[in-house]
Amino acid sequence: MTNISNFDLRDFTPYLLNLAAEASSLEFQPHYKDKYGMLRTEWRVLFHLGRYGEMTAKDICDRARVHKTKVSRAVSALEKKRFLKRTQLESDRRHEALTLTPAGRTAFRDLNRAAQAFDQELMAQFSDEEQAVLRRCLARIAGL
Amino acid sequence: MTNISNFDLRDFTPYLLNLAAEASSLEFQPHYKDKYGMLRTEWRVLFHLGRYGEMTAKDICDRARVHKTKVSRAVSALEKKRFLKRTQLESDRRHEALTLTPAGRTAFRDLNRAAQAFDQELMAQFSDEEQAVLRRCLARIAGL
DNA sequence: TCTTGTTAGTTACAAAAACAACTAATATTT
DNA sequence: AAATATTAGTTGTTTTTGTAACTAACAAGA
Repeated sequence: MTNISNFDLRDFTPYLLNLAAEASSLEFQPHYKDKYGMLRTEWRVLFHLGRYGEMTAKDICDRARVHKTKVSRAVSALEKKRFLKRTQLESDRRHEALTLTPAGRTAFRDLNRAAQAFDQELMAQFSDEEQAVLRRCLARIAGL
Repeated sequence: MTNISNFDLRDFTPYLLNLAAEASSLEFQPHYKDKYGMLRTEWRVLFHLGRYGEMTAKDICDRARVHKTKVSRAVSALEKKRFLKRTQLESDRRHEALTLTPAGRTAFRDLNRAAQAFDQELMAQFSDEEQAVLRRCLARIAGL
């Protein structure tokens, strides 16, 4: 009558994914939070501008899969920290082009390096094949 | 001078993990949210009580890796919905034993079934070996 | 016994996220 | 051209989370 099956939360992939995501995010967080006072969305926005150069907020929303209100607030925060500047576009004054300042580029280079190193160390515990499988499965589940 | 490397956010495992976790969680969410008005933590607490029987809040914190304040609020919410009841323990009055009500057990059975089905369908797109690798990697990253 | 320390759980307040309503600029339709 | 619809982005309000301080019960040492 107790109806206890053998299915455990640890067998539930979304749960496992959340644990792994939280654990790894928390471990990397100090790099952008403690050192630059950034939130995760700010770091993602900074990353996109550093990686791809000038973009609009909308471009970032689409590429980074972040909601526009979060991007809007992240852009304001990064602007206040003088990591980026906005320029209204002549062609369509609804858009504004976002570009990193020298300080923003420096922060990007630093964080980009840290992220690559972090990822390498995280993945070092797995074989090349395991890494490939992991990435492929995650991308698939994420709908990429 | 533009210093653009080839490292993409999609190559950054924590980012990928977050996307996958968000996507899969969002897809399952309607089961507990729309149908029972539960939050994710509530569903996790309910799951533990349904799966393992009587437990204290502390037990759930440890097993589910959820902070005690979140568990505390989830327990209150589940109590208000009449899905569980508390009983102060004679042996140590700091503890309270949590048990599901009949309604709680019914909800658990339903959600447990849904979760298993959801997981099966999610994993069906991968081979047995891929599934094994994925689970192993995630568990490792999550520190389980 | 009387501190002092530890543990379980709650509560209050601050930070962040989610959601909806809004403005301003441009496109489209009539 | 006037009305309507879209689009980019912001702002305001409500939920939810995170953090820290708190209470109550028990434990242990002086």
